[in-house]
Amino acid sequence: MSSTPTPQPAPRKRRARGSISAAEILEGAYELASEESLEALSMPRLAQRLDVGVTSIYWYFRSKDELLDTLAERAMAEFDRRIEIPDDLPWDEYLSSYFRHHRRLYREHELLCDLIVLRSPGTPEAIRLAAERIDRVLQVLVRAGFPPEAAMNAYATLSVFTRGSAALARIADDGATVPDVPAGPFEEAPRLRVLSQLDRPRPLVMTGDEEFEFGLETVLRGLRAQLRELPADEPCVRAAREQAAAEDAAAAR
Amino acid sequence: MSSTPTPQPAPRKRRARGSISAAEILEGAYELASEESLEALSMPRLAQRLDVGVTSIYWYFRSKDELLDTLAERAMAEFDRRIEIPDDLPWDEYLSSYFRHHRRLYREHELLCDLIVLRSPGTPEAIRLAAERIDRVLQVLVRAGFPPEAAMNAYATLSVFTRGSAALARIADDGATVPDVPAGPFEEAPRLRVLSQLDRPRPLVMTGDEEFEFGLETVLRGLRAQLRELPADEPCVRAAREQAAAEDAAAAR
DNA sequence: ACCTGAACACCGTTCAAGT
DNA sequence: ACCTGAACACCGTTCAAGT
Repeated sequence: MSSTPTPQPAPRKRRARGSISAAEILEGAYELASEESLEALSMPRLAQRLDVGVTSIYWYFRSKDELLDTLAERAMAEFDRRIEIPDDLPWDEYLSSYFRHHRRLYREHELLCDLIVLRSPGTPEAIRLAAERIDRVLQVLVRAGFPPEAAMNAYATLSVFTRGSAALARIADDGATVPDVPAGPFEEAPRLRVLSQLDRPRPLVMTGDEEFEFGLETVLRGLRAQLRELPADEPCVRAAREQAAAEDAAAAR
Repeated sequence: MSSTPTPQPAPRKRRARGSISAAEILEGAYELASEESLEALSMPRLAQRLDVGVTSIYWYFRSKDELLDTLAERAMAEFDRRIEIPDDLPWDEYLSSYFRHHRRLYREHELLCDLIVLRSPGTPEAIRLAAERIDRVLQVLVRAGFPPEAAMNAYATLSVFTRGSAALARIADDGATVPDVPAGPFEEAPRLRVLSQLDRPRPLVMTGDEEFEFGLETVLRGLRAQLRELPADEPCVRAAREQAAAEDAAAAR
């Protein structure tokens, strides 16, 4: 009966010296987070999964935050890999395709959203990746005639809208039930004159597909108007028009 | 020397029966959070501040989440109190004034932002407040000629943009330093053709004032275009035009 | 009916070892 | 150089009392 002196949770055996690596930890962390959630990723649970002492992780990453930063960098690279927009679209179709893709990715891969949108970009490498991706889009806009500042503002508008939509959606479904704006006529709140006329109740977060499409189209409409109104002696505008003329000439030949 | 048998952290005296109230707890929580931050608000620290046993709080609120929901309701009411937009502005100026106010409030009162934007609305009362506020704006849009669905989508676009901007800004300054997109010509990344031409480096979060103003104006531009294009036999459009004609006639008299 | 401390199961992180 | 458990200071929450 009393032959086994250690009925404790099994005192794990010591691992060999080179038996863990930063890459392995990262891999395990990413898997754990994508199987469950980023919230469920804790140092003890990660250690358990890797069959390693908790403190061993701290030899490779100074803190959990550093680990998450590196994880976010990974996510950023995967994100980049998945976003491939044909380069020859007109600027407005290019933009809507680009940001629609963003949104789809964020909705389908909650982990990517949590790492990229819900955390500020940490490592220099992640920043570099983001900057290069953004610049590629800006080049399309500049080629279409937008001055650099306007192109940057246009990108910012759609980026904040898209990331905002994704972030608010994530925050909302942490709180399980999305409350609806009450629709239809009812007595308790007779003041909802317009909301009660809607064809269907709208979740208060307002991050649905219809809202996103409407917003995207509205911003593009506004950008088209702005592009038309640019003075013709803007260097970018001139360059873009000369470019277009040259292409027309080439096509005519 | 050994006369005091309890050098412990002072075993607080038992409080009288009616000596705490839900309101008092809420007040203390709000103060603690606004003096430090929502993150700093923990049940033990709150109890300490109120000079109450930690567990006593649980008699009034089933959980911390429930307490935060009630706190958010409070924040919502204060938010409403502070937003007062003159009702007689043209619809587009009304909208820009309304959402500019929102943004200002969120930036100045980080606690309000954390409670309202970074948490989904919890209590029915908070939802009611939000719905009534939204409906008032929708009425302005409908009066201007937007059909209810379009008015709702217009609101959603600007709301997501504004809340998104505030939320992303909050998330970013949790991570202390906002990294800049490198600007100016430099060798390591010769591919940043447009970003390097900007007059100044832009933080990657893109939640600055200039970006917000640009986005707001762009959306309004898009909405104006959409309003112009509405078919003249839309009931809302007809109603709005008849209304305008009546006002003109009244003014002419 | 209201207030309480002790205790539980979790965190992230540090320290002082072991090999 | 790498891996480790014990320990610390925090959480939110529950339980079994006290008055």
